[in-house]
Amino acid sequence: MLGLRAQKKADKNRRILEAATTLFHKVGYDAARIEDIAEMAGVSVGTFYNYYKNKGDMLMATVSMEVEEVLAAGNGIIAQNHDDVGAALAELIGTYYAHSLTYLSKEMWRTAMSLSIGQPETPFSKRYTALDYRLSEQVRDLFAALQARGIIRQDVDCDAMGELIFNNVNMMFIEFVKNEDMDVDGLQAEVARQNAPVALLVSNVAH
Amino acid sequence: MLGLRAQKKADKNRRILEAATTLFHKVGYDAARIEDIAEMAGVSVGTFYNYYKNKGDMLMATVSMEVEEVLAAGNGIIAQNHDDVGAALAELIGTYYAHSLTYLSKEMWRTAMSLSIGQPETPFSKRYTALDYRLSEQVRDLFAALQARGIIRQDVDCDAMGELIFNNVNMMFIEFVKNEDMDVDGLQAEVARQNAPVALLVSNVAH
DNA sequence: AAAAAATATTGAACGTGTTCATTTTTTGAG
DNA sequence: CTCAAAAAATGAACACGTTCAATATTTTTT
Repeated sequence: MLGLRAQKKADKNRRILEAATTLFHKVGYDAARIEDIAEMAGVSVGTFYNYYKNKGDMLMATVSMEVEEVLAAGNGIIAQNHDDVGAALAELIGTYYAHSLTYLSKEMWRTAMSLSIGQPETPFSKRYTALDYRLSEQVRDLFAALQARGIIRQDVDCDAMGELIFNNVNMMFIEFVKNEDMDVDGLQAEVARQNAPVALLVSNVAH
Repeated sequence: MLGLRAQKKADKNRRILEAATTLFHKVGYDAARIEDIAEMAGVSVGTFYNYYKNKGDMLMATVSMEVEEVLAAGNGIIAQNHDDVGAALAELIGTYYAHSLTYLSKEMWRTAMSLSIGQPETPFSKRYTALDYRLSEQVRDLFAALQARGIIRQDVDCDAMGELIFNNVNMMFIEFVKNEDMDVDGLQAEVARQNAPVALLVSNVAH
C-alpha cells in the first residue's frame, strides 16, 4: 500500500498536469501563467516547481502523451501488409498528421518543438526526442516490412531510406506549424509529392 | 546625402549589432543581458527596442549574416560541374556543415532555430526562413544541373528529390546542434549514409 | 508517544525581458 | 532664426518565470 506521502504526491502531480493541459488549451502556452496553473491545481507556485523543472517541461509532458497515441496508431498501420510503397507511406504519415491537431494547437506544437531544440537537456525534452526516434523507427520498420515481402528492391538500404523519409516528414511538420495558413491536406499533398519519386525508385518493378 | 537623423540611425544600428554579436560570442545568448548589449552599444535599453523587436530578433540578425555566407559558398560548388551525384551532394552539404560552427556556437544555433519555430512571425525569423528556402533551392539547383548534364535519370522529379534531401540535411543539423557530443565529421558521415541509396537510385547508369 | 530526521510546501524576493509616458533631438516651414 | 510638429531616446515601472530560506508535514527511531 502507498504511504500517505506518495499518495498525495501522485494526486498533486495529476492535478497539476490537468490544470496545465486545460489552461494551455484555453488560453495558449504563453498566456497560461504558472501562478494560474498552480492556483487551479490547488498548490503553491513553489510546489509546481517541485514537480516540474520549469514551464516548458510541463508542456512537454502534455505533448508526450499525444505522441504516444500517434505511435500506437502507427503500429496498426504497419500490420496491414500493404502492397504499394507510396500508399503505405501515405497512410502511415497521414495518420501522424491527421492526429496531430486533435489535442495540440499549432502554437503548442511550435512551443514544444522550440523547447526541445532550445533546451535539449531538460527531462521532458529528452523524452520528446526519444519519442521522435520511435516514430522514425516506425517508418524504418514499415520499409523493412515492405522489403521483406518483396515490395521494395532488395538492394535498398531501408534504414537510411526510412530516416530520410522521416526527417522530411518531421521538417515538413515544422513548416506546417510555423505557417498558420497551411492546412493538414496541403501538408499531406506536399509530402506525398516529395515521397513519390522515392517510392517509385525503390519499388520492385521493371522501369 | 543622408540626413543627420538617418546617419545616426545607421550608426546605432551597426553599434548594437556589433555589441550583441560580441556578447553572444563571449558569454552566450542567455547570459548576454539587453542592458549589457545596450551599454556596450552606448544606447539605452529603450533604444535597443526601437531597433530590434526583441532579444531573439537580435540573434536572428547575426545568424542571418552567417547563412548568407554559406549560400555564397554553395553557389561556387554548383558551378563545378560534378559528374557523380553522391560526390556532388557530399561537397555541397559538406560546405554547409563545415561553415556552420565558424561564427556560431551550437548554443546560438539552437536558440536561433528554437526562435524561428517558436516565433515565426518575427521579422528576422521570416528572414531566416527565407534563407532556409534559398538553401533548399540550392540543393534543387544542383539536382537540376546534374540532370541537365545527364548524370541523373530524366524521369526523376528533381524538385521533390531536392526538397527531401535538403529537409533531411536540415533535420540532421538540428539533431547535431541538440547533441553536444556529435562532431561535424560524424554528422557528415551520417548524412552521406542517408543520401547514398538515393544517389545510387537516381544515377543514370544500368543497375 | 515523543523526538529526531527526512521530505514537502510555501510565498516573498529576485532577475531579466519588455513596455510606455516623458523628455530630448531633429527637421522643415514661415 | 524661431518654433511647432515629427521622430527618437530614455529609464523607471511592470510582468512573469524561477529560486530559496523558512515553515509545515510525514516518516522513522528510540
